[in-house]
Amino acid sequence: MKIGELATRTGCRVVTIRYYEREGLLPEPARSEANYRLYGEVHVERLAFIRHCRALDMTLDEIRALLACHDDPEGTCHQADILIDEHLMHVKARISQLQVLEESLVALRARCQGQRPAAECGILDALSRPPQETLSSEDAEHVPGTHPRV
Amino acid sequence: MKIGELATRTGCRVVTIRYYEREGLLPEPARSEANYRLYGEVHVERLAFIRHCRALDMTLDEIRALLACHDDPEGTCHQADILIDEHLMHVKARISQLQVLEESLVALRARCQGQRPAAECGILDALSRPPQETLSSEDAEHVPGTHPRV
DNA sequence: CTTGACCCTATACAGACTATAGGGTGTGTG
DNA sequence: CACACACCCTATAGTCTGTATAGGGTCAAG
Repeated sequence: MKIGELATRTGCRVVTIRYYEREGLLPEPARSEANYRLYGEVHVERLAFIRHCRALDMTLDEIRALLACHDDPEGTCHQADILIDEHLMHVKARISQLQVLEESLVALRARCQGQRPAAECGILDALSRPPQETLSSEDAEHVPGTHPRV
Repeated sequence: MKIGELATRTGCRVVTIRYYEREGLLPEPARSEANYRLYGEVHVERLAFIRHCRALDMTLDEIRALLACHDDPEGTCHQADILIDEHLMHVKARISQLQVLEESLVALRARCQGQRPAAECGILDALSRPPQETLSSEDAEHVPGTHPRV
């Protein structure tokens, strides 16, 4: 099958497939006479594996490591276990961070409801000051990734 | 004060301050004879404002909008309110997504404990298959941002 | 007069793609 | 047969929020 079909079958964009190939996650497929990429079921499975991992928010490096386990069926899966554990810890940590952040935002939002002049706005005021009880982000570590990439 | 002092007083790196200037978030300061940037208290406040917003994970565009409200004390703060509301919704959405993701990972992790050969590993197996009950990420939308930027 | 801490600019890199430019291929219709 | 159109190819640049590097200037202390 050509790249377009692989794309529709896996729900992955054509450009992204080519990107994964460049990154060494997908093996280079055979080519037609017209230099078109020609894929088989192997590629469907491997790409699905990658997309499942991405849906679990693993990095491409993590996926590379899992694929290495997968490609070495004589080894143990201990590495894979550790990787998933660590990833799970990252996810849990992110959730806690975001929950702290949510509280701060709710507190911030409560400081203003409406149509007052900006000079009196509690929100703008609170953001101008050194972090206090209401802002609670004491050491102000940045928590990334709220805004999904389009 | 020079840029290094501004950096230590706000907990922001020197290069980041210059970056904010390039991005138009911080006004261009005066310069010394040796072409060093010279800042005043105004800049400390404005940079603190920016860092508080970043600690709440707002994008630079969102911060630009809040600064515009802040710089127009005759206008109302309605825009600021809306912005915070929308941002809060993003954060809440992210938390829910990550919680779903956490469940999936816990389920995945439960499929293997240990030293079995990779060929029998339930984790690698589950990742290879089409998403099922245990993987639960039915429509497999990607949830970004678990891995903090270093 | 040299050392070291600080400052300057410009450019490239990070991740995980997406977008664009500029071209080739293959099928169906007029 | 000519043309449109969907699909394929490569290469390059952009996204976002910074960080890292190269290559240089300034200034105070020893």
